[in-house]
Amino acid sequence: MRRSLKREQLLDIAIGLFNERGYHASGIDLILEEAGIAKTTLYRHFKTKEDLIVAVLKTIDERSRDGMRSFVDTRAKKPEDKLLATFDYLELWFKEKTFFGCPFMSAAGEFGEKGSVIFQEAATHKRLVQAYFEELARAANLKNPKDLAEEINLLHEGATAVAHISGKHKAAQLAKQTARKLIDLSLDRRRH
Amino acid sequence: MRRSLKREQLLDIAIGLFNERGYHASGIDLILEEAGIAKTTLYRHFKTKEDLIVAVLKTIDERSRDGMRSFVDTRAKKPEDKLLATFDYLELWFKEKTFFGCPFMSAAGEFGEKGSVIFQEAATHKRLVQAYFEELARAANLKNPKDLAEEINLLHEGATAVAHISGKHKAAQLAKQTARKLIDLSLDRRRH
DNA sequence: CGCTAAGTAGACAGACCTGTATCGTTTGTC
DNA sequence: GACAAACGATACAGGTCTGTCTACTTAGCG
Repeated sequence: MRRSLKREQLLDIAIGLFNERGYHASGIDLILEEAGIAKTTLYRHFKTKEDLIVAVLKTIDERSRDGMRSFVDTRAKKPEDKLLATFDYLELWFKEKTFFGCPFMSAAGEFGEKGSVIFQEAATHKRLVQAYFEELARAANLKNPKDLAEEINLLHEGATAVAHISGKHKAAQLAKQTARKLIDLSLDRRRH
Repeated sequence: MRRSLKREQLLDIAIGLFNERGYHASGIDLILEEAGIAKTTLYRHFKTKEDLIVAVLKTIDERSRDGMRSFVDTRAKKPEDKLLATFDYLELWFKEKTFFGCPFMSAAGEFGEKGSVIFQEAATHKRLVQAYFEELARAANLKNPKDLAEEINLLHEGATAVAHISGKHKAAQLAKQTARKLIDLSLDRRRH
């Protein structure tokens, strides 16, 4: 038997339910029923529900960052264009029927108190995304790559929030246009 | 006996707990214990927990929008400066010990499925804030006030998310500087 | 004083939650 | 074909959740 087939199924279902209904509101029993998997199996793979949530977040982190990277690489060649292409990736995400806002922000909202493992996991993801923007900004040879990366990050987070709560997937293109202005400003400054 | 003293106490405690621990994770019994109020009293004022949550969101909506308006009005006179001053208000919020991200985004994350009353309440708040930015942008006599207002909104949401998950209250000032650039661009365009 | 509305206290129902334990079945691998 | 690991089905413990009910007390007001 292959090592972790059921584990993957479990993660896929859990990802969907957590996103759609939230973490507390998605009970273990519901997840098991949807996945068609026995409770024993779940608790062999994950020690607690918290464990499962952390695994879910790690999975989403890998998938989304890898997904963005490969999308951006095929879509654009110049680093500036890659920075802009990240917003097209956002737009694709917003248009999915399974989009219910950023799962990491939702997790942070539900487990934000104690410095919980879950919150830390979400914070780690955001740090890695920020680092990716910075990497692209540096490759674009702009004057203040870190500042620009933080601005880009602000636009990403803002667009995601707006798309979630207002249902406007245009938020992605609005953010993209705004990012273009900021990148142009960074280019201008570099020439002086 | 004054009409709704206990009701106000209940709302204050509920606001604090919902923000810090989330909506599902804050049980009715806990709220009652913290508030030192009997269960009968709560259920006289609010039909269900959902009702209480909606009342909490309405209260936060009023307080935060009124608070921002008066802060901005005393801090700045010119409409452009008022737009920028909204970010100083954000910074103040981020620095509070009771800041755990945007309560409306958290609510949207936990009750985002069915077009629930709670989600609608959150969406309404965001619409009103957006309208306020638009009002300021129009007063500033810029070329595309609505577009600028949406950009400002993007920066607000982005800064709030970043401040929550990364703990950086500097996100407010970063967003402010970015907003200044965008406002300057709108001014430039108007002169042509 | 006496009426009425609001609040207190606490038991309780019924549902749901996480996690464990038991026992039988399937399935991959040597 | 045999063995071990993984899986299924299900019952169950113990806790927590929302919401109701009953009985008693307080406070404001004409």
